Amino acid sequence: MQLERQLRKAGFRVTRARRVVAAALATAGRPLSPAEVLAAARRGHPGLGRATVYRTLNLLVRVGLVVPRPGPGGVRYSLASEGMHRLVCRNCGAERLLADCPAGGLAEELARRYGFQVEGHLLEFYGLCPDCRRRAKP
Amino acid sequence: MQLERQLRKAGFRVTRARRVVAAALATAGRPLSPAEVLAAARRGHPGLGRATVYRTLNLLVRVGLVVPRPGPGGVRYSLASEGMHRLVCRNCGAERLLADCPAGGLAEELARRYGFQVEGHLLEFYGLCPDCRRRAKP
DNA sequence: AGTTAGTTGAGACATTGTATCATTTAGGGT
DNA sequence: ACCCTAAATGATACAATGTCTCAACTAACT
Ligand SMILES: [Zn+2]
Ligand SMILES: [Zn+2]
Ligand SMILES: [Zn+2]
Ligand SMILES: [Zn+2]
Repeated sequence: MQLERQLRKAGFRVTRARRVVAAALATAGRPLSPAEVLAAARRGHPGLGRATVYRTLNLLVRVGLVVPRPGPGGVRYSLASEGMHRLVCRNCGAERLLADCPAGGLAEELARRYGFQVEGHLLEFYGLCPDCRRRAKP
Repeated sequence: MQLERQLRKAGFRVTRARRVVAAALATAGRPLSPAEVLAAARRGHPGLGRATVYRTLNLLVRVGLVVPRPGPGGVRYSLASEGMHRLVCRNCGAERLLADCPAGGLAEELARRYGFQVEGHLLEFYGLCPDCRRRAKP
């Protein structure tokens, strides 16, 4: 499984807390706030502590499995594998996922130029959703 | 000036607090945390309140002048006009700005397809910086 | 199974963000 | 230039979010 490999490769242990947090993000299918992660993860692990959720989210980010995203109402976390291309309304926060991506081929180019090992990317377009656009007319 | 136009267009007033917050972000040239914004902005407005900084940052985001970005140690804000293309190290948070962009031409396409009015975009590549890459080898 | 260092959970604590409200101020009308 | 009014501010109290410490627990190796 993805989680196990990523953790082991970086020298961390595979624990119940980490499994249940990753699972929460995976089944949610949308970005979650730390509080939401805690709530969801506790269904599979009632005694889970708040501090552990924060520690775990930070760890999963460092390991490359999870990505933090800002938004109205704080940072949210999602698996690095889903929803990395989207339209987001700067006014109301509405989001819309995109299918295709124009940035795919740049990884090698960037590795060569900067010595960076590129593993993924985030492409967000900011603007106004149809609703906010209409409302902003007058 | 950019700030004035954006605020007026959306029906908000142009105040000293808003000017000084925007100026802080502009002169910093890098993403700032709310606390840093407060400190910087107080140089030009000693009595500035903490609550006002939060209110103002949220407003400037809604108006499209400022973009929030997550990172190790919380959300940071920067002008929407600078540094929207970067490499960021998932492990240590190091960043590196990019010059060119493969996503420029998609705005009209997206407007047509989704009714979204695209005003800007953020393209971030995640991975390991040269240092973390080396350290992760063994 | 035994050993041990990484990890956890509880709770105190610190920081960050929000709500309330009296006071001030931007901006349009006169 | 002066009023007027609604918007905005700053102080303060409060709530939420995030961090630290430490004794107890457990994953992983032998
Ligand atoms: Zn919207
Ligand atoms: Zn892509
Ligand atoms: Zn790094
Ligand atoms: Zn671009």
